[in-house]
Amino acid sequence: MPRSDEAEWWFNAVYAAVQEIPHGKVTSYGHIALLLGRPERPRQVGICLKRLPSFVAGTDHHFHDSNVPWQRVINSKGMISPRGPGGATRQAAALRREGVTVRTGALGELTIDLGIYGWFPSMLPSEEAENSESEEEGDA
DNA sequence: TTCTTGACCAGAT
DNA sequence: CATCTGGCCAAGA
Repeated sequence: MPRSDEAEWWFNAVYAAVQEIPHGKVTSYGHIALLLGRPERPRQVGICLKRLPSFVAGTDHHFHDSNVPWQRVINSKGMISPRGPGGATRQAAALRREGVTVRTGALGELTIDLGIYGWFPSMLPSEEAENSESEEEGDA
């Protein structure tokens, strides 16, 4: 549970932003933080996804793992961040299921080519307030 | 209550 | 190249 209204806003904003990531594309924790106007908090984006509730029929959770594509968020180096046993593997499986090529390194590292699958709209908070129609592709 | 631990990141060493 | 550092703040011990 968030400890304040500000924190609650943050959780909801993160989930809503993640829902904007197109199918078959990935982005980074840092980029989500940037889009929300808080570039200093990529870590809190990870915290939010970690706390994302599982879908359970009958609950009133607005956001859960069935309507928030948590698997499309990876770290800035293009790697799926390692965590509890099987966690990263589950994320890789979910991504491959939607057509994303995930390379497995010799040490089990799971990497994704951001040049191909990266989703980095140049939408910034200030512009977002002015124009709601700034769509650009920061290709490589 | 305080202290430690993270699904992170960019810049400095 | 590899490591370390400071910043962030929710949870768990």
